[in-house]
Amino acid sequence: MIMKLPETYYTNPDTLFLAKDLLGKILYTCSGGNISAGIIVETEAYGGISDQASHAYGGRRTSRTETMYLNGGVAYVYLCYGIHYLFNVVTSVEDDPQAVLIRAIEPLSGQEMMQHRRNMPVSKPAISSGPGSAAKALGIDRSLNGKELTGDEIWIEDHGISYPADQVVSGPRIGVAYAREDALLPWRFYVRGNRYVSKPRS
DNA sequence: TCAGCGATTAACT
DNA sequence: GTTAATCGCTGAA
Repeated sequence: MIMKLPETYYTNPDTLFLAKDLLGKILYTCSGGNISAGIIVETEAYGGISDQASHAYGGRRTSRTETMYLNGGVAYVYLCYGIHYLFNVVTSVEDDPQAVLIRAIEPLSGQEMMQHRRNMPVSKPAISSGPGSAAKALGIDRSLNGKELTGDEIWIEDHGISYPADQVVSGPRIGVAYAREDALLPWRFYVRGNRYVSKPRS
């Protein structure tokens, strides 16, 4: 069963459930007439104003974080370290700034586009392992920030893929040591054994 | 107005 | 194992 996920899927306030449920879903982008797609194999949840790791912690509201306060079902694209674009799916309802970071995808179609964008062979797992790499492989940039995920530039489909419970692993989030105790929350989800999942260290 | 740093990656030694 | 790349947000002056 193949279908584009509807807006009501994203407005679910249970971001942890969505972060886990998005594993196995297919992320599509269409830029300049070229379609590319990948299976989501790694995510992280960012939950609202009480999450110290979130840009919206404490109710911070700026031109950058404004996107996260929108109603669920839009893309939040943010430039990190001045080099890498990170792609998030905004969840929950308006004024509740929750999001799911897409950390890794498994290339499904448009591999030639990905090779061109990443300048490396699609045979290398590094082509879409890690949030910056996955976004670049799919051609995601800031022009997609705030776009509806129900539109025709970027969207997510359900192809009926689901992983058995013992293949879905949760653990602490990566790269958020500054978040003190919240850095220990097991809000990262990934598919065990998938070669595109980023490794904590390598 | 401006210095400091980040939800990172790849190319070095 | 270490470090450069590089830009917009944050918070203090």
